[in-house]
Amino acid sequence: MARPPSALLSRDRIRDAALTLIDEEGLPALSMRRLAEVLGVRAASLYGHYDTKSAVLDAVTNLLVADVDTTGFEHGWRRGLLVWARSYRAALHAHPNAVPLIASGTQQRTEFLAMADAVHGGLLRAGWSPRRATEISGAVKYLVIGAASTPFASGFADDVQVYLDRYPHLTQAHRLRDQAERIDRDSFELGIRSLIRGLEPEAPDSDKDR
Amino acid sequence: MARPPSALLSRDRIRDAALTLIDEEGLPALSMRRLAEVLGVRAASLYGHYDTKSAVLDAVTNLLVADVDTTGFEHGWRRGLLVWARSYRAALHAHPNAVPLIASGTQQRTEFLAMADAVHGGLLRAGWSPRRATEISGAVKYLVIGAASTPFASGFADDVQVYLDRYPHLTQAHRLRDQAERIDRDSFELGIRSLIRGLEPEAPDSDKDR
DNA sequence: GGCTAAACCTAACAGCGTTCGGTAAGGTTG
DNA sequence: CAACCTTACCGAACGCTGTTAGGTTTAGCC
Repeated sequence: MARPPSALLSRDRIRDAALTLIDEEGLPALSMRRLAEVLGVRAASLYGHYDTKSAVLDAVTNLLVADVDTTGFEHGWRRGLLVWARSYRAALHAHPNAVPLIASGTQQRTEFLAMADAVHGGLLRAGWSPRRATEISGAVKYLVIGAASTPFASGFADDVQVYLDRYPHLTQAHRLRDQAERIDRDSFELGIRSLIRGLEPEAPDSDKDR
Repeated sequence: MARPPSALLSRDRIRDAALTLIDEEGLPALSMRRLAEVLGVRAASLYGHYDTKSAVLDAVTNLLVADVDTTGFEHGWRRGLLVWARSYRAALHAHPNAVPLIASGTQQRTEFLAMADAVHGGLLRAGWSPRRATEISGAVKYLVIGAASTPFASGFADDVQVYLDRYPHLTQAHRLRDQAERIDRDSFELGIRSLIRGLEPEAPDSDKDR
């Protein structure tokens, strides 16, 4: 094939196809050849739009965090952190196969910086010191990344027997799977709420919201 | 070469060399051929000791978490969680290049289960309900994994300019690097302490320690 | 109508995980 | 001490990977 009547590829089209492929077949399935295939094209053609595979992955990660909600700080730092953490986790949770991309942190900075600045600014406005603001946003980020990286099914306690011991009423493995989603969310919710509650004693004086 | 006078390889030797290689050259540098090379051997020989590369990585991850300290629960759940979280994070922090192995959770269960059971048991003995115990250990695990996965240098806020804005007194990038380690630890410490403090209001009645 | 540049192509490189079949030495048995 | 079987390593190959160099055809512009 030579130059087609209308372009088959665009940066957005490639990026979207990459995310779909990751969602449907997993991160290891994303090769430049496979990606080209779903786009009806050969691998070499992709390099006209992205320099490297890594650049494609950067675009995907930026897409993922693009619509994380940092507007909650208008209603105080507690609500701000809660809304941010929940929407951040939800964004990652919606694409579990892509989470390692965010966790490994090789992404380009643009969208991440926008998010970081919004959070940091929100904490400063609430009266937290710059240093504390950095630590708080760091700690919350840790919780989100951790929750998205190692859901219930993997990591510790994914062995059915352990759960049979813990939840004697759940005797069927498939029902365990059903519960897994809820346990994951409950663990995260407990974490974020406890963390915010634990910050209370040193909350800025000027802070009267909630 | 044929069969050598004394065996060049053993499961432990391979596993240890793999960890060293990961530490020194990074996770992507670990290929079966490269691993064989540092062991003075050819790649095919490794398959006599491990079925797959993935099995080698499993052995490495189990090694990492083998000496995580879960004995703190003898002094109550607060100290138990704190000691566990700190030593877990320290274990991962000592091998940052290997962290994705733990975070991605494809490891074999043995050592992880031992750790999980110790923590869960500690929380139960302190009077927490089984369900709450699962959520608490989950939340703390999230924090540890997140802290180990995305240290200061990567993820959000690794752009020097942002830090110049935040810390006007730190005008040299290399000093920023020096501070990074401390900021990481402080963020984690704030997170784990706030989380534990936030659990206080619903702590079991029978609980009088600390 | 001719020219340039865009958009896609084929072919190839080195390196990857893994397997097959070979080879020689170690350890055991008679 | 000799025969044997098993162990431990090796060479070569398979199909895959990211990436590059160098074509080829057509779209869009002067």
